[in-house]
Amino acid sequence: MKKATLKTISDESGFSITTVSRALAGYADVNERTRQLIIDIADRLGYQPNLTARHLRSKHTNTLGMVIPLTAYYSDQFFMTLLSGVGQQAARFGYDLLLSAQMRGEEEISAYRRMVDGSRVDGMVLARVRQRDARLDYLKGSARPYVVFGHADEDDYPYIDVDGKTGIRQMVHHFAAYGHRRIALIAAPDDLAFAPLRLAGYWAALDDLGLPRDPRLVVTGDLSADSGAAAVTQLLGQPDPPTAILACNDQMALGAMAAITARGLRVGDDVAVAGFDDIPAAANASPPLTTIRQPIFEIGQSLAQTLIGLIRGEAVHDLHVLLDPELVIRASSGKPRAG
Amino acid sequence: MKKATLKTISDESGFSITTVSRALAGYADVNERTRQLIIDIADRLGYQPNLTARHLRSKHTNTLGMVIPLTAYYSDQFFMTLLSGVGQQAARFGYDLLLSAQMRGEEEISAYRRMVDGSRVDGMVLARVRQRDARLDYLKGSARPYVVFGHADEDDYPYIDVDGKTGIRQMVHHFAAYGHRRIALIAAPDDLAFAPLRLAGYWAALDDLGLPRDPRLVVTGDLSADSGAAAVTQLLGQPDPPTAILACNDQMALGAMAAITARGLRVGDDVAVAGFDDIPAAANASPPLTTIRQPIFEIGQSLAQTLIGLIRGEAVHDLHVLLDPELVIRASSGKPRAG
DNA sequence: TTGTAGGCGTTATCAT
DNA sequence: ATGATAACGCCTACAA
Repeated sequence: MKKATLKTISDESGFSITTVSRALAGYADVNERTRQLIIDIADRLGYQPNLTARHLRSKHTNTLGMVIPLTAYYSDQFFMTLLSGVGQQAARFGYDLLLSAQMRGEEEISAYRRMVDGSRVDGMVLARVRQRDARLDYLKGSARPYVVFGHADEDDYPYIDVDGKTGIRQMVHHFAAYGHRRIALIAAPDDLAFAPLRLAGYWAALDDLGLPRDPRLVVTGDLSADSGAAAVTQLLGQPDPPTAILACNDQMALGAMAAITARGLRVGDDVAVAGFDDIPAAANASPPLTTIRQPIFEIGQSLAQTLIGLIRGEAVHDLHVLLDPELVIRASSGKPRAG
Repeated sequence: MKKATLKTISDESGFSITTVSRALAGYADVNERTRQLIIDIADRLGYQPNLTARHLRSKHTNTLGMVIPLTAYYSDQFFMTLLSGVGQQAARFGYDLLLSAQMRGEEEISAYRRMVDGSRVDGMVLARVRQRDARLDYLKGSARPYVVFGHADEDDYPYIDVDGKTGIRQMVHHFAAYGHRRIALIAAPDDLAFAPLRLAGYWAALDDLGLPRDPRLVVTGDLSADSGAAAVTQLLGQPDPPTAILACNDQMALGAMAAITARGLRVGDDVAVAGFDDIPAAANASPPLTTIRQPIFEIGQSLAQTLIGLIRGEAVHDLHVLLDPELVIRASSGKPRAG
């Protein structure tokens, strides 16, 4: 049995395709008996509209698009959590999610082009925005709505972000309050939009505290756990090593903790550690990881909701949301130190 | 500037839509000068084919579909990890992923219908198959290829699964080898396909060992951490409580560990615990969780690869893959006991 | 080598 | 209340 279309029902019922279409769509100008007849036939045939055809005609797809890094896998709970939030809220509004995993570069942009110019989605979610971001330039030039997780100082596209500068600044103060004076930063790659903001928060805190700006205490990682471990090797290998290490994301912090433990030192005791994000693994780490919380799941929900508002042409306020950071103090940052 | 279509390029170049289409598609029967001209114009206009139209015409979408539980969020690393594997491998073959988060029931089936009968995807991935699974019945009746994570004993659809019966059986033997004789099972909901298999493994192990089948040692949970904790309350509240608890998934095992700790007992010492899955959180738990590993990410990759093979009509062997279970012994199952 | 014509399945416009 | 017709953008016989 072939798939039923409007034509099948039209033939079966004797009514025109037009009438069948309108009966099924619930238009008022259809005789009730006619409608019932048509609905019965449709049910009997298991009719399901061809959504591709509908999308072609109607110009919208009830689908949100997202391109995620080809490397963002179970190692990267950040993206998975975000995805969950976006997908959950999208579903609530009747939207599906079209995902494409791509490596950074040419392929990535063409994935955007396929989704947007290819008319496969009604809007895009862009996460982990970069400085001078080609994806963003593309989206700005397109007519489709989009929302962004992250921002740079002067940006004016629709975004949600956590105030990372303030967050880092507060965490450095937390370390200082515990008696630390040699506080290191494992920074994020320069090209990420949040990298300079978080670095600025670090410098600002040192200034607040009257601590010297020591460039040897700043090591840049690539957000992976391995790079966090490598940073620890470098930091603790130098004379006058730091007693506290603040990583710009939790993955690196967890890697740092592992490296510290491997050196025979105790996290929270010999060296204090903190991260940024509060991914699920942070609370489960041992010792549990002190971190700056980003409500990633909720941000995902918010992004989806805002995006759908934009798609529907509703008046969306709060196009620029900057959330206050929330410090989550756990055991990895230790206890106040003597002296 | 409106979006460029074949017609735009046709008007611009003076050639017919047909010729433009063929030039861009790389057909041989197009004059090279003509092709160059057309390609230049297409580039200049930033032409991107409307994929919706192409899909309508060509009947395939280069997209895999997956419906995930609306509740499967960051709390459920199982689905996120699986999704990662599927998405990563799909991308490698040029496929995207269409996701729909749905609650179980009517909505769930209609999400399948929209994807499959609605011609939005070329094939489906079904995870966590159930007994007498309506989704599976639907897929069997459809003409689309699909692959399944999980199986029941007599099933003959394309699947990949880990041999849970053997896995549970071996883990019970592991507990017994450590000196336990009161070994409890936190079972999975009956309607999941793997539930009776794992339960059978438990009974089989008891028989192997000459231990009595005590129904009070089997409590059924709903796969959530909370239900694992509740099971512990019930198990440890009875006279002659178990000294070892085996949960049918890691989430429940982690919940069980938390409940044991909350009672003032030490996991691995007073009560041994093990789980099933080896989700990322298992290794990070404290103490680290002994478990039966499912290579979820790799299974996701395999599922995608098999599915794409089926879609392309290639001869796919190994349509029924049953992986050997791998016991991952960590600290939560404790040490051999005296006596 | 290029063009004409038809159709994929749907929805919208305009008559009747 | 119903139907004929066109159009969305693309692909592909078939003709020229």
